Amino acid sequence: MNNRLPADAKVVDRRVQRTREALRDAMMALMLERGWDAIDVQTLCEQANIGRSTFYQHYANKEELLKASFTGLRNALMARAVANTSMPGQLAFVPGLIAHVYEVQHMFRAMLGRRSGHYVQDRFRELLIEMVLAGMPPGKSRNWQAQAQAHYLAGALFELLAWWLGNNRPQKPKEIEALFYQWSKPVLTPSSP
Amino acid sequence: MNNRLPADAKVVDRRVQRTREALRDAMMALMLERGWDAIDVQTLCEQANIGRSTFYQHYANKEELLKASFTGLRNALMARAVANTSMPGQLAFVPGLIAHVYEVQHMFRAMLGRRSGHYVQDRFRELLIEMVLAGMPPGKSRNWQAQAQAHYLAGALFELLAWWLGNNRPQKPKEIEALFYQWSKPVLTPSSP
DNA sequence: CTGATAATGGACAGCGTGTTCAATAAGTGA
DNA sequence: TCACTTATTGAACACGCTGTCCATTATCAG
Repeated sequence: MNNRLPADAKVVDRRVQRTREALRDAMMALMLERGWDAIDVQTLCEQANIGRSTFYQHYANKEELLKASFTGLRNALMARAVANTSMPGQLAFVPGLIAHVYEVQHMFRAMLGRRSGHYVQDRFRELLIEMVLAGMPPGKSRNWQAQAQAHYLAGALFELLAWWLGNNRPQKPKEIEALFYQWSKPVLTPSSP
Repeated sequence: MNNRLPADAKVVDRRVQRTREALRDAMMALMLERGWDAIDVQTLCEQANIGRSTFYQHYANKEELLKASFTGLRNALMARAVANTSMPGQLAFVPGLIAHVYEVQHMFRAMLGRRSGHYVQDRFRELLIEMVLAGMPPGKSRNWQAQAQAHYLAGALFELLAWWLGNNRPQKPKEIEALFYQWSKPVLTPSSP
């Protein structure tokens, strides 16, 4: 129904743009207000001031709506990562990620918090694993140890971030970054101790 | 409806015992077969060969049923932990946990796998955080760094275990344990590098 | 202006939930 | 064994959310 071929620079109908934008905004607002789980399509449409049947003309369910929004996050993180020159023993995306999380912490609090839906958390976790793997030395990422390390690091980072946002922690982004690098030293340094 | 005062050593009706046992077994079986999310009370009762209204006489919902079963896991892990003398720079519960996970891996695969429900995963994660905190030096566990460390470690351990069980990894429990301790050295050693 | 396309709201069937109730079955204690 | 107490049962019910369909109306693009 919606072909987005790069060559096909078809202009999207303004009504479609408005509808989708309204839905995204509504999702964000409701996510902050009550968390992902408590959102249903009904109230989503009320908040967006849009007919319920219209919703289903664009997305099969609320998960699809979220998936579309997640692409934006992904791109933002990638952009920050390439702008940063990765030092040895560090991951290029981490500073940008932590800073970004800090900047829009109200958003991430809703995403990572206890009340949030796990669909959201899983997608974020997957994103972390993927980025950790991408940040590793190219040859290394094949073997199973690298896979294990990626999961270890992603899990640790996720939980650390979730804790950080949990109860209005006073720590600055740089502090969290330093902690993460310090604790993850054995995994991130190429040679064994 | 169900007072379990320690002093009140009331004998439980056999029918109640049978019903609850059947429900637990059914839950386990369905969890292995299709994962937590896909379980609904209807099929749960069919599997247990029990009337649906009977279910609600014992548990308010399927989460409550799971909660009851989780107490067993907790006790098993605690028992293994106290039996182990914790070395400095290690956590008493980790060897027992990993061994236990390995022994009943079919169960944990259902609990930690992608198809599993997040309610289950969250409870397990909470359990890990709790045990890590309990395994720390008593005075230390107050400050915020200890809290952060507990979350870091629990997240890392959870994801490592989930990865391990993910695709029939050939690693032995001792290998995983060694990896975890090696990678977590900066967090677990009392003094800074 | 005009043809094309999106939005709308109401109706619909489907499915799972949690409750209630009277009838039945099974445990318990003597 | 008997009487009494308690659990189980299945059916029925209201509820809420889902995803689909359709005819009507509003809005767009050229």
